[in-house]
Amino acid sequence: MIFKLIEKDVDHLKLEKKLYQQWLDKNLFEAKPEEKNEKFSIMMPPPNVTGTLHIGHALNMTLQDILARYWRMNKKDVLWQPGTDHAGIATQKIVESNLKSESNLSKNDLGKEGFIKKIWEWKKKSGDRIINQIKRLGASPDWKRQRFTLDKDMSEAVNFTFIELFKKGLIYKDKRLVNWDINLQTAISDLEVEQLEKKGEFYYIKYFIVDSSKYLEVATTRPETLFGDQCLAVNPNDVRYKNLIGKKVHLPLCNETIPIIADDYVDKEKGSGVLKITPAHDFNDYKIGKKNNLKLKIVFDKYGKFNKNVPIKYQGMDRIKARNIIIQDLKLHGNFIKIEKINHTVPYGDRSSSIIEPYLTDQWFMNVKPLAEKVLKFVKNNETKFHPSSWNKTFFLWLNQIEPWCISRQIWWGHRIPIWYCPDGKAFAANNEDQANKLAMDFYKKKKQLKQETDVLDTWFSSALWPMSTLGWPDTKNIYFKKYFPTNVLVTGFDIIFFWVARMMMQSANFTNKVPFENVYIHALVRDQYGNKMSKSKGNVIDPLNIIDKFGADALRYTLSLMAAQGRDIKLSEENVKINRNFITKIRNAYNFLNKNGCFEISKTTDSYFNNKINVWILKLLNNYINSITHNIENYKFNEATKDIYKFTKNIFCDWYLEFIKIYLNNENNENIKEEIKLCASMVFKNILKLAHPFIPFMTDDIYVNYLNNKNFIMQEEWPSDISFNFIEKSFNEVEGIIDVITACRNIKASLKIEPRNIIEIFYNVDNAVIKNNYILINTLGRIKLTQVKNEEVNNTNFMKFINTNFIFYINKKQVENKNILSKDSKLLEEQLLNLEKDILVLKNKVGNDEFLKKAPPIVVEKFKNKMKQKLSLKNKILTQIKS
RNA sequence: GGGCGGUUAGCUCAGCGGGAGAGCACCACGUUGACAUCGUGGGGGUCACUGGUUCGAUCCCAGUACCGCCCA
Repeated sequence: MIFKLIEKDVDHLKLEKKLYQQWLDKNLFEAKPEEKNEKFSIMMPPPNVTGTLHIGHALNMTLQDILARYWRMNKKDVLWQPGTDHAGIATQKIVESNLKSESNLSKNDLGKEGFIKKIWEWKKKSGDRIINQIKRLGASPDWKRQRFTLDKDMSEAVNFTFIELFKKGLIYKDKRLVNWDINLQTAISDLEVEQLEKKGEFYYIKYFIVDSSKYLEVATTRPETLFGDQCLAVNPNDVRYKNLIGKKVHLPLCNETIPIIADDYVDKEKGSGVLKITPAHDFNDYKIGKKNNLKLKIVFDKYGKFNKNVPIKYQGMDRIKARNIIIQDLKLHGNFIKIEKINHTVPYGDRSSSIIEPYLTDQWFMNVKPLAEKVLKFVKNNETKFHPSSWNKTFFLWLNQIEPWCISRQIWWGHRIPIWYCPDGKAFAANNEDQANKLAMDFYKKKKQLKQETDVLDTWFSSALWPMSTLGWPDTKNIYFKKYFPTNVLVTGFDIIFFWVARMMMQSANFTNKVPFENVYIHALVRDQYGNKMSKSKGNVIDPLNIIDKFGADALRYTLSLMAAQGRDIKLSEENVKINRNFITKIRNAYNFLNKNGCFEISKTTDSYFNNKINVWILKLLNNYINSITHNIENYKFNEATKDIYKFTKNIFCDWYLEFIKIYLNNENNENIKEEIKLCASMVFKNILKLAHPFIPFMTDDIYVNYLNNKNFIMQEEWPSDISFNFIEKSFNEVEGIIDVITACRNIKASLKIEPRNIIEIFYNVDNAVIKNNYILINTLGRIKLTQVKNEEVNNTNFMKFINTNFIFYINKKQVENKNILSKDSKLLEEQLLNLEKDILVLKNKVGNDEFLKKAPPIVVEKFKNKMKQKLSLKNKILTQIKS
C-alpha cells in the first residue's frame, strides 16, 4: 500500500479551504478567450452587495457550479462571470441605519456627497461578504473578472444605453401616476409593489344631488381621497341612474360640486353601482380621468399629508390618521351611511413594507412595449429556451400586458441619470457635463447654465445590461464580448423572471438583436421542511454557512442538487443534509478499501484488457451510467444525475462489485486475473470521482489529488466517456444471474429466520452453469453452501422447497430452528401459487386479447408473451412439486 | 376574477403510455478485515376523485375537490 489511508474524522473545513486556495492558485476558474476551444459562458446572477448568503443563493450557485465544472471537463473554455449588484434602496437603507445607530445622524446631515462617500466606505468594507460566502460553497467563477454594477465601465454602459434610448424616444420624462413609497420617498416600479390581501372597511357615503334632497350612495375603501374626487361615475346602461347623468352632486365636507358622468368601466352589480373618481390618487380613476378629460386634483403632499387643496381643517394631517376624523365629520354632516368589513388588496412596497400611494409626479419612463415584442419573438422561435418550459406561459403573459417601466428613483445611491437640464427645462442626455454643454451650445448657439438630473436609475436598469456590460459592451470588439456573448445558459430563480430575465432580454434584443442567453434554467424555491417559505421573522431560516460548517460544502451541494427536480420547490431540512453526507463518507471508505488492497498500484492500462466477468459487468454498467449522467446534466435534470451517481456508486459498485472483488482478491491464485480486477476497480473508482466531481468537488478532488497523488485536479481532467472494450454479453448476464441466485438465497435464509452468520446448506438438483461456475461468489456473499444433489435425495418431506423461475432450492428442515415456519411449510408453496395465479390472470387478459396482439408494438407483445411463458412454467414447477 | 403548478408508501419526494420506485422512518437479524455516518432482509400504496381517449392510463385529455404560487 503506497497511498495514505483517509482518517476517520476528516476535517472538511480545513480541506475545503486548502483545496479552494489551490484551485485559485492554479487559475482553474479562469476563462481563456485567446484559446481556440469552444466557449461555455454563464452569467452569475449578481447578488446584492448588502446580501448574506441564503439557501436560495446556495442552490443557485451550486447548480451553476455543476455546469461550469462539467463543461470545463468537457474541454470547453468556460466563463462563469461573477459580480455584485449595488442594490440602490437596500444599500442606502443599511448605511442610513448604521449612520443613525453609530452617530445619530441622518443622511441629510451628511449631505449627498458625504453620504455617498459613506456608502462607498461601507461597500469597500462589507461589499465582498457575500462573495466570500459564495466561495465557501466551492463555486468556481472567474473571480478575476468580478464586476460591480457601479464600476466605471458598467456605469459607462448604463449611460450609453440611456442616451441611446433617449435619442430613440424609448426613454422619456412624463408626469404620470406612479407607485410612490412614502416611507422611502421615491417612486418604485409596478414590480416592486406587492398586492397583499388585508382586512379593511368599505365606507358608504352620501353624495347629495344638487338642488335635490336625493343622494347617491358611494362605497369606498379610501374616504380620505374624496377631496380629490372629480366626478361620480355610473354605468351608462344602469336604469337606476340614467336620468342623473349630467347632473351634479355636492362633494361632502367641501363647497364644491362635481358632475355625474357615464362610463362603462363601472360595474352595475358591484356595490351601489356608483363610483367616485379620484384621478390623481387611484390608477383606475386615472385612466377614467384621462378618457373623460377630468382634472387631476392632488390632495396629498409627498409625505402623504393633506395639502392646500383640501379644507383648511385637514391640511397637514396624515392621510391615514385623518380617516377617522373625516368619518366623524361625515357623520356630523349627514353624509355617512355605514361601514362594512371587507377583505381587499392593499399595495405595499417590497422594500419598505409601507402602503404605496398612487402619486402624480415627474418621472423617467422606458417604453418597453416594442422591446417586449422582440423578446417574445425570440422565445417563440426557441432562440431562448426556458427549462422547464412551463415558464414560457408566465413569461408571455407578463410581456403581453407590459406597461412603461418607471426607471427613476429619488434616492442617492445608484447611477445618476445622465440628463442635463437647461433653465427652460430642455433636457440633454450626455455622458458628462462637457458633452452636455456642447449639446446645449449646438442647440442654443450660446452657453447655458446646465443642471444635472438628481434622480438615479432603478438598480435593475444596470442589471439588465449585465450579460453585455460585464463582457465589455458597448465595445463590441472586446475580446470577451466577441467570444462569450450570447451566453449559453442563465440559472436563476423564478422570482426575478420579470425583474431581471425579461429586462436583460429586452436590452439585448434592442442593442445586439441577439438573445443574451440561449437557455434559462429556472430553479425552485428552497423552503423549510414543512414547505414554508424561509424568513427571518418566522425563524425557520436554514443558514447555508452553518450547514457547511457542520456537514461540509459537499454535503450541502449534493443535497440541494439531489432535490432540484424541475418545477418543484425544495423542502430542505438539516437532517436531510446530515443523511446525505453519509454518501460522501461511503466514497471515502471505498477508497480506503481499494487502497488497502493495492488496487491503485497497478499501472497497466489497455482498453481491451478486461475479460473477467465482473469487470465486464461493472464496465458495461459504468458506461450506461456515464451516458445517463451526461444526458441528465445537459438537460438540467440535476436531481436525476445526482441520483444516478448515487445508484451506480452505492447500489452497484459498493454493494456488489466491491463485494465480488473481495472474494477474488482473497481466493484467486491467478495473478493476471487479480491484476485485471485491481486495475478495473481503480479505473471505475476514478471515473466515479470524475462523475461526482461537479456535485461534490471537494471530497473528490481531495482523494484524486491528495491521496491518489494525481498532478491534475479533476477539473483539468476529461469528463468520462464510454469505455470501449470488447466483451461477451454472456459474461454480463452471468453476473446478473449470480446476483439473482445470491438474492434468492438471502431471501430464503431471511424467510426462515436464519441468522446471517449461520451458513446453511442449500441444495439444488438441476445442472446450472451459473451456479456451478460461481460457487465461491455465491456461497460467500449468500453465506450459504450450495450443493447439487440428485432428485430423489431431496424430494421427500425432510426438505422444504423454494421455487423460482430459474431454480428450485431445497433446505433440510433440520437446519431450521423456527417451529413456526416449519409448521407453515406445506402452505408456503400454495401461497406462492395463489399469487402466481393472480399474475397469470392479468397476463392472460393481455396476451389473450386480439386487439392487444394486433395493435401493441411487437416488442411489447413479445415481452408479455415471454412473461406469460415464464409464469406458466413456474406454475407447472410448483404444481409438480406440490404433487410429489 | 385570470393564469400556472401540485395531489404517488407514515414522512420527503422521483418516475411517467406497457412490471408502482428511492431516501428516511418502521420491523427482524447482524459488528463478516472499506464503511454502524454500516450491512442483509422485510412490511407498507385504488398513484386525490369522476369521466373520456387507447389494445392498454399513475402517466394523455376534460371536469371536480383540496393545496400552493403568480397576475389583476
